[in-house]
Amino acid sequence: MSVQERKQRERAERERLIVATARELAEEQGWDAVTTRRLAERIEYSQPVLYSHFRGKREIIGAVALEGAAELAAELRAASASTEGARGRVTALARAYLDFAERNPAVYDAMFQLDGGLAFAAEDTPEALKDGFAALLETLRDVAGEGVDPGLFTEVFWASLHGLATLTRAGRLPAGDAEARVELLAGRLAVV
Amino acid sequence: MSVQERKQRERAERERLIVATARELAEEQGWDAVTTRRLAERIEYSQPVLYSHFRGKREIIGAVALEGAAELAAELRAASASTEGARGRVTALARAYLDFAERNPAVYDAMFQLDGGLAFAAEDTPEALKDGFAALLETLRDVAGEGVDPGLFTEVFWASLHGLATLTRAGRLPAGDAEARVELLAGRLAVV
DNA sequence: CTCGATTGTCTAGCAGTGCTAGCATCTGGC
DNA sequence: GCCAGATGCTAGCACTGCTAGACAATCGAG
Repeated sequence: MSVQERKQRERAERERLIVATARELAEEQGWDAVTTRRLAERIEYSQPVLYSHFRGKREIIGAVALEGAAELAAELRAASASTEGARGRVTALARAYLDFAERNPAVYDAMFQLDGGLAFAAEDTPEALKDGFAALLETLRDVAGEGVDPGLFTEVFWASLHGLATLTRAGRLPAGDAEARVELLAGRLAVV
Repeated sequence: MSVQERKQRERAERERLIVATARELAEEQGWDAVTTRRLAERIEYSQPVLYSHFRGKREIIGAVALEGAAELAAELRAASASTEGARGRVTALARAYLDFAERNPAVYDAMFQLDGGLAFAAEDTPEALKDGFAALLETLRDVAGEGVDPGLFTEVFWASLHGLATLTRAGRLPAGDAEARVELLAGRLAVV
């Protein structure tokens, strides 16, 4: 059975290669440039191979999104953990979120702008996504304020961050005052 | 010269038809369904006619976005004007914004999600867009709080609304608690 | 009223997209 | 060493945005 195991390993390896290459290409030249042909050429296989791993382009985007969600969750936790005091943690959390979006624009798009075929706020939401939300919740529950549901508070906070992230990146907000916006948002939303 | 004038009128009329049809089709079946062929067929002209009015599909999206921006600005002003008290106006404003996004998803996408080739936060930003921001600013300047730049405050508030609008529509936030989220956001951000 | 020039519109086609049917080739188990 | 089945390929479909070039309708000059 060792041969089959090796084949399975190689197959899994190739799947990782596809996702990594798609991500690379998207970060380099944007998701528009990630065509099945270009992707196939980069991994040095023919197009149909992609379809033996994923149902279609949408699923590849979804895979990149999941990968990104895990990373984001980790970075959020790290940022929160490395700071003292509820108030400071909130700002650090917000900065980490916006920083991630800025450093990984294509991944962020895969998660929230594009259709990766992922379910949200539902039972079959992938673990990585729930965990990202949980990472926010862990820090934000302490500053939700009296009588405010922590989940609801986290949703609002997250939405605000998401708005800042997307509008900034699309050039809809002047790039300079990013830090001032974070301070303002965290200062107003969080109850210390 | 009357003949030329009539032709110009007819041409302008057809341009409006193109934009209106694109919007219609997008609201009916989503922007993916708005192909140049389908659009051409609906207006009962051939494809190249579209390109005699617009540089390409992107510009058509941009035209829909501008139309939407004007409507949004008007609705925001109406909502604010019909309410008494700074605090109430802010909530009404937020509700009107989210309501517009929900009632006109395709238009909202044209404005903020898709590339309509429009400049933002720059000198050559179209008037309609500046005016939309101005409509927000007019109400929000009263609740920015001491020592906070009204423009910056409006940016943050707008970003939060945008985040709520997009995440809600994409199914990323549970649909039920929309009103609670608006109340929370307006209550925390606005300084009365 | 006729005729050439100018508009205006259309047909047909290009290069690219996501995706798939069906054939070749390669390989593991006998 | 051979054969069956897994595996990856070539070739092609229907679609996309966009455009060149042919054609017809309209206009102004004589």
